[in-house]
Amino acid sequence: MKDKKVYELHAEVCKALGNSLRIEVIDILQKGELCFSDILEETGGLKSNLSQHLSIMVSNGILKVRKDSRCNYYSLSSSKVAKACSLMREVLIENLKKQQELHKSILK
Amino acid sequence: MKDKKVYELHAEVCKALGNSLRIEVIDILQKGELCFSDILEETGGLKSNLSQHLSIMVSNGILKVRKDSRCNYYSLSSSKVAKACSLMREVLIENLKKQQELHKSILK
DNA sequence: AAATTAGTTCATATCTTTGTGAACAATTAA
DNA sequence: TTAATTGTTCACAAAGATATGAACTAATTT
Repeated sequence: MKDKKVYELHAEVCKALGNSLRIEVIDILQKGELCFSDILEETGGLKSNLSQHLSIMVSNGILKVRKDSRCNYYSLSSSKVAKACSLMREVLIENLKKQQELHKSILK
Repeated sequence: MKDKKVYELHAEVCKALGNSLRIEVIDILQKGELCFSDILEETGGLKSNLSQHLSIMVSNGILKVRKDSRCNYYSLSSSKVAKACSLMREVLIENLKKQQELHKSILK
């Protein structure tokens, strides 16, 4: 019943991981910083949509921006984000495996 | 532009972290499994609300349930969830520190 | 059998998130 | 100066998440 405020802030940061485009961006940026138009080229979709998602990630401290005269370069603010993300991917993989086993045992 | 489906599944699992009550539950369950009514006592709020959130977490493979005749015991499905969660908390802490430094430098 | 306990399910109202396209700004190149 | 380039911002509609309280189910106790 304590620390509700901290839980809210914590959840707020975690929310940044809860969208497929944002997950894709995190994945892409693991190799290093990229400018807006390169990210757009990799993800596809509308530039307005990407811009909004990047701005969410920056304000949540997931990404940082470096503004050049000709380009905005985005990068992960910390390797912790990438680590958390890949842990959650492992959880996903385990879920998928369990589902698969379930299917097998039903069909057997 | 590849693997959109995987990103969607990945984001789906991460969404489970994006709510303060669910974060609180993860935090509480780090010490070990607890039954529904004990979790409710710690978090407060309506049982219907808690029940719905727990069910989301179970279907996302974040939690598992063990059903006893008198109680439903919930626990973390994997320590990876707790790790991911605490990495994200560190990201939050770093954000708060940066904000604090900013405030300091403005007020100076 | 009647009442408790322990929790789930459902319907609903509200709030938030998302994607979309158009308009806008700032810098650079022709 | 005019036209490109590189994004951001805005308004809006559609979809999704959240909290709430009432109704419900299943097992246990009295």
